[in-house]
Amino acid sequence: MARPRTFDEERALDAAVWAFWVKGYEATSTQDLCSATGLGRSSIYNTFSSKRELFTRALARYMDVMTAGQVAVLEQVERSAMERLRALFDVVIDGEFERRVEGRSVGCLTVNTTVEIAGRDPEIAELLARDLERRLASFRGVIEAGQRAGEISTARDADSLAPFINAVIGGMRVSAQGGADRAVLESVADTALVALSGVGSPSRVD
Amino acid sequence: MARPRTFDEERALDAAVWAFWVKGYEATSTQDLCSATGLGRSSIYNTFSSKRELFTRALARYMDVMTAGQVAVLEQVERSAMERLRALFDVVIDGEFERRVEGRSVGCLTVNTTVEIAGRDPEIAELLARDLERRLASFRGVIEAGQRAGEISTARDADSLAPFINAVIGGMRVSAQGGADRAVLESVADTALVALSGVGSPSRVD
DNA sequence: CGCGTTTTAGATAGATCAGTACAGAAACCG
DNA sequence: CGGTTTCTGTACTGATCTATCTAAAACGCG
Repeated sequence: MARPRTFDEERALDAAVWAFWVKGYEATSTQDLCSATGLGRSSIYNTFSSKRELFTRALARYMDVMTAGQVAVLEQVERSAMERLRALFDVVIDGEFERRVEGRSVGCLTVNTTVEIAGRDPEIAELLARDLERRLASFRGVIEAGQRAGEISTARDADSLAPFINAVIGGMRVSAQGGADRAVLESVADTALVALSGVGSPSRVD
Repeated sequence: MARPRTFDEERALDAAVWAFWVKGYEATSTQDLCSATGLGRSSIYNTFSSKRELFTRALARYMDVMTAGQVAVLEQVERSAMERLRALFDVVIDGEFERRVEGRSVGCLTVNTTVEIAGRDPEIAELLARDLERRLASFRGVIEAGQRAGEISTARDADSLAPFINAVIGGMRVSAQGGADRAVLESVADTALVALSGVGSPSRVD
């Protein structure tokens, strides 16, 4: 029983998430993390052990929050499957245009981490894989519902279509980081939905 | 006049491309570049001025080679537009499974660079943007040909569909880095082609 | 065979990196 | 209010980073 912390661990973690999100793992120094969180080095190392450990906690927190948000959108049973998928894409697109630094999207920490370090760090790759599976399961659920309701083509099963949705979202995030504007991303989303419905005309309502 | 170089500049550049491709810009040290190229520090700095300069030259070379390869596939006029697009996807997928380190794809240097540094380096972002425009132009050409031939839906114009193809390819590369197997990537490609044709059934011939 | 020029190798510079040591401040309990 | 424990700011460590400096080596040419 002694002196309590003067900072909130979750707030510090959120600040670290943002720092890693914007600059990536390698380019973010421990000094950057001190500045971002407002903590001293001692507090950071006392609380999070190492830069890598802090990163894995930040990544885990990011994935929890973001994936939970996406899953929540996909579980709005009062909407049709197609509406839910469109809502998912809208959430993704809105995110890309809300979270920008110097006029450019910071993308998605999951995608950024997959690209930057999944290939060299099996433990982080495993964290990413678990999150991916969670998202794919959610995608599959909506797709199956859409197929039962006749909204989504049954030419391909949900196991095949879920990775397609995931790939399109990842591609949209990379495109946003590359400078794509909103109309382009919306068009990509529309086209992807066409592929799912299996009919030749998009159905976005403006 | 004076002492000639004992190394080939392009070979050194290719080695640097691979080093940056595998580890990314930040994580690749100048020592890594010396090891990869077989050159001493003096030779590298004498020839390429700085790490960043070497990176921009490596990236430019990568983009030249890769984009030229993709454009060549898309300009095989003896094949139909859909066949050319399928061939493009096949080239992408084959690449993801040919270029691996420790069982994982190294992805695409263009995508990796967009994610890692486009947001913080306008000059590199500009290089990437120019390469993107070159690829999009090639995509548009094939799409328009496909639309004239009745293979590709005219519900959306080529300006809209080209970024879709780009996004799907980017998403496939990220998926590959995340551990997706070949069947998954082929399925994603098939589904994307369905979206272009605007009909409900894929046409892969095994 | 030197002379001028360029490349090369290796040592070095100075900054920055992740991480630690330590001392004192702050808060709780009795 | 004293003892104890935890926290926190600062100084520091050794490694590594990018980049440069120095001097020897290697070539073409007169």
